Amino acid sequence: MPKKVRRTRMAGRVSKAPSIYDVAREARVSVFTVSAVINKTGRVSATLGRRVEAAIHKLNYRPNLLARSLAKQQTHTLGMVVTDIANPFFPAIVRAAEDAAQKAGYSVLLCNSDDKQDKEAVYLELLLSKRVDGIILNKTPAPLSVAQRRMLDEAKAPIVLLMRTCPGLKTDVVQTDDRQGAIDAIAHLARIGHKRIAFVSGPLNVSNARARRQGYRKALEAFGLEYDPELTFEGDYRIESGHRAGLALLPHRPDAVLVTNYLMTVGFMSAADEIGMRCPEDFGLVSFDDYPWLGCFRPRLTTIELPKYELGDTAVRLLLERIQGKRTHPVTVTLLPQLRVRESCGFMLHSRREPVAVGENS
Amino acid sequence: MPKKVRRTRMAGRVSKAPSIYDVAREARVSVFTVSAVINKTGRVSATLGRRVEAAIHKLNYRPNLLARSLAKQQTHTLGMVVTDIANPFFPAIVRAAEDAAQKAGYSVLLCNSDDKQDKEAVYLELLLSKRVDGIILNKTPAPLSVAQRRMLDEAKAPIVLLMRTCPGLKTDVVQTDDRQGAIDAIAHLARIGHKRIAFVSGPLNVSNARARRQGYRKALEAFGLEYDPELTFEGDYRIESGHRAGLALLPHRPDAVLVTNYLMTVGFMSAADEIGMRCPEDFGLVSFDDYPWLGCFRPRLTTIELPKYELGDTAVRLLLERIQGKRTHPVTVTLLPQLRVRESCGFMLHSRREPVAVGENS
DNA sequence: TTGTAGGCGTTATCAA
DNA sequence: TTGATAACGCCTACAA
Repeated sequence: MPKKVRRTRMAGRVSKAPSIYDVAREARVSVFTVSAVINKTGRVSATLGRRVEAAIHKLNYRPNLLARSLAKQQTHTLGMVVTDIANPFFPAIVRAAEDAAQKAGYSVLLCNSDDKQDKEAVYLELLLSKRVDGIILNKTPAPLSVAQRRMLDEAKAPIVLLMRTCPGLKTDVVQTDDRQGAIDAIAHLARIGHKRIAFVSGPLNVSNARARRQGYRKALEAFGLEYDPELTFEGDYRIESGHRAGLALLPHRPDAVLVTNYLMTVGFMSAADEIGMRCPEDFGLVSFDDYPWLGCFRPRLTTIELPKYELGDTAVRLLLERIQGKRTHPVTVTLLPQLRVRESCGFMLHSRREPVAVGENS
Repeated sequence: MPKKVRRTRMAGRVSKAPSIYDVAREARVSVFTVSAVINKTGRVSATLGRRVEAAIHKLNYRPNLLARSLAKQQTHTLGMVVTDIANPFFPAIVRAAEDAAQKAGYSVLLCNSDDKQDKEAVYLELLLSKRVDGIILNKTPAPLSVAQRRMLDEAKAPIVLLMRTCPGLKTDVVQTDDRQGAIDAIAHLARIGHKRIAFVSGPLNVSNARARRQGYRKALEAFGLEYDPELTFEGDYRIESGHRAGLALLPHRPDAVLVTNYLMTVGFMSAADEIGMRCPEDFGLVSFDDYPWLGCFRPRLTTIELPKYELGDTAVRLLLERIQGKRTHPVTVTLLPQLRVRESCGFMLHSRREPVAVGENS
């Protein structure tokens, strides 16, 4: 005698999406067989296989990945928290991450923390509640609370830190060699004859901002140039702070300046405009970040390019290694930046001195 | 006599995330009570309420949104398919969409179709399998296959088309008034004295590219200017095609040109560089899209700005209206572009004639 | 090879 | 107000 019928669903009413049971009934097989066919797991006879395929096609069946995720305890979804996708630094990284994820059968849930601690906290919690398999985190400078630490520990979701390390978070890290990037920039400026080199840093509670400043100091020293605090400005990686930096630094008449990201460079240049100083005639400038659209506007920026696509790609690679259990020990990947010499540094004006390695010109 | 124990899970072993049953046991109540407390639905006595809260806190319980989604038949997740997040046009839109979604308690699953029909198809299918509650679609020019049409019909997930309409897809649309934008651009160029005005369009199988071309033709006519096919070039919205456009059009010595997106403008300008023609001295230029970083590089572009943030925001608003059943009739929102006069159009050089409305200068 | 039935972690419907 | 208990749709031992 038949057991209690599992579902009472009125066939044909309000047409809900067909389930694996509907397919099984249509093909006159069990759900196991259907599942086996779909996942190509276990041997299924050719006859039943065909019947199942036919039923799937007839009903236009599409597996409910929600249910599958619940059953298998994995969502094939990655969380990605960046400070702001509208900052032109991130789109290429996100694109790369999404590409890599997609290739491996994963999706990306995108979140913007706006560099705010509370938004970041909310998003991390949300991602864990959604049971993402892993998280790529461009961390806010705020340290983790104990509650957060506990949360991340208990959830088994691995984390990869992107561009910013976090004291006390022992996880994988993908970053660029920011210290070296700054050194390359200053070395270039020094070699073409600049002496008084100003510096616009990012917020110094962010690891990469500190690294860039270290490189600046180190390179000054190496070239026997004096460090002058008045030629230094701490910004926050946004346009407006670059503008303030320009207003603050340019009156001191530096020979050149290293601005450590693109948005601040934009602000810096507009400040120069207002003051009536021109680049590279009145001051040389090297910026961080490079973009394909910079080549055809003046002044053409000399930049320290950070390998954005590779950053996103690597982040996903590391995350998947962890998720798939191929590696258990945390690893730090540090990618090399690349000096691209154009005109803003004053190369064309000043350097009749010694040859300098010139990066590929975009 | 107690029925079969529901779970045999060894407490404390391999610590899986606690479930609502664990909380119920800890608080010595039923799962219903826990659920009621969590969702603030149904009256729960203060005593039990406190017990539950305590248990939740003690176990550090976090609801599994996967399971909730499965039970409630809604994921609180939106799919967003754009052609390429690395195209600077999209980040602000995505940012806006994510902001709006987050505010309403929704997350965003981001996909890049790369403007390829097959990737788009795969993503749409994936999103439906993941049971997203709705989809924002920046559609590939390819028409929907019958299978796709059927798929989208059967899934009840509403769709909002972004910037590109699709013949036969009767859904909500958010777009800009591209025809008017082109008209404004040409009108401006004509008023300051340009006669031979060239035009670089996007791919004409894309609706907004056609609209921009219509505006171009219409405005030429309105100003009594001759339409010369030799001054027209069909690009694909990418840098390289803008470059080809420049090489093709500039030798015909147009007075000015309207390039219908930013990336093509970049290519166009570099072609001008190579040819040795300067903007705005040798030709005036108006571009579509504006960016905060354009103000401080030369030449400063005169642009038709498209309200990117509002596009993303509106897309989510329309989608949520549909999801929440507040509206059942498809609606089209057309946002107004805005002319921003700077220098690339040649305004400063040519116009001693009549006053022109000047847009806010970024 | 195929089927049965229990579990994944919620919500929701009934009774009690 | 609470508590059992059946969905939700899938996977997967374990049986047959």
